[in-house]
Amino acid sequence: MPRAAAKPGEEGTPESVRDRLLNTARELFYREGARAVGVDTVVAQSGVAKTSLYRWFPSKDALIAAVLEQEAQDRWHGWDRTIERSDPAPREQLRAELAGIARFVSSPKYRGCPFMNVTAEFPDPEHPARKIATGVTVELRRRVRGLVDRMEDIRDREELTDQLVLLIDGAFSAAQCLGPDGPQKYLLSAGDALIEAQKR
Amino acid sequence: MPRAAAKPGEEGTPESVRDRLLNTARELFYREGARAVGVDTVVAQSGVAKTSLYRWFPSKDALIAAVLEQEAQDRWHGWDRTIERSDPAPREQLRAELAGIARFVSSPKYRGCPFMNVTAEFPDPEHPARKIATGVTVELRRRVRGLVDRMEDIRDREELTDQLVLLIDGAFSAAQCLGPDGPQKYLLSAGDALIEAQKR
DNA sequence: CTGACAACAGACAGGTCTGTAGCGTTCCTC
DNA sequence: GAGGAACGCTACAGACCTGTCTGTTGTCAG
Repeated sequence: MPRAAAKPGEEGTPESVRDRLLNTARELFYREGARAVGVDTVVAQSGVAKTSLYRWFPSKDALIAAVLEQEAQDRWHGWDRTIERSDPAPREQLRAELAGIARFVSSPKYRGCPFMNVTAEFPDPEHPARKIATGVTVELRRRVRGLVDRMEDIRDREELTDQLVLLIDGAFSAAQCLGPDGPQKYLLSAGDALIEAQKR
Repeated sequence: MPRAAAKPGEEGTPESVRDRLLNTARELFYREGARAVGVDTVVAQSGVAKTSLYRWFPSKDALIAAVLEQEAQDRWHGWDRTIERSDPAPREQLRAELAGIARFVSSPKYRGCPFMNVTAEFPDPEHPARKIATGVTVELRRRVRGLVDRMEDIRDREELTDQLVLLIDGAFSAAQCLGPDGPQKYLLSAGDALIEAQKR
């Protein structure tokens, strides 16, 4: 009989096996789709026993959610770094984010936004991974709004926010089909035009 | 042994069973995802024998592709109708399309763009359904470009086209997560702003 | 040394999925 | 009324998928 699993949340527990699973799953789920990849494949690619997977994650769905959680952390970490490195003016920070997103989705390995992909793969809004994906979408809107709020002389801040969100989500999704030469080339210029149009 | 299937392309063949399969599959695939729905479910919901499914479609993948093909026809049919009903000026036609898309994605039954969903579900670009989805994306860009080409005094037509495509794809994808109150509310105003900014 | 724990390997139970086969029925056409 | 096409029903093969169980090995604390 397998011993009781160590609580994965605890401090000081070795993380190597769990991390290997998480990283392998992340790569596989992203490249081939979470639904298309079986746990056996994750286990084999990780070089880990299946019992270990189920010690660290109660189910495959939980593993998918954990992967997405990691993905979310990375996205916001990247966002924050972009903010830190850029000019403190909110408009410049927004421009830096747009430029970063355009570069990100133009990578040849880009296979779509992980959160949108999960949303397409799991229609049930109660799926744990879906909740994380929705959270990221809401948080993106909130962060754009935060930048817009700090700009001066904007006529309608809600409108500008949503217009920019349209552009950003468009870049994330269009790049998957149209590749590195997709419309994301003009993400930054479009953002500039929208901001300019909202100046009073 | 089942008899040789009647060629589905031929004129005059009865279409009721095939259509029932196609319509049921379309609804199910859209609502729950093509990958999540098994052929048994399609067959049961259609009130049709499984043998009939495989008489009309050589495989499930072919059924998915046929569903998407139908979806594509409907999309372009709607596009054309919008054009016909609107003012002949290209800018007004474009505005009518944007308004139509915003309304379309705000429906409570909206579950994302079928083509984007399939793209997320089937990473393999060689999948027959994927090819249709990619075709629709390319065709959308082509049609927007066609309208932009007919407008006057546009500085950079390629740039404006791609900027508008970003907005449109953003509306299609953002509405899935954010619902009827999503940023698509401002799709039309954003389009206007981008066009205005490209006027020389 | 011993007990607790993490990890390994591999088998397997139980379900689902795609696609095929067999056989009988209906319906249309000649 | 005879033949053939389309259809329905049921069963099934074979693959795959999730999750569990058995049993073994290595490690470290007390």
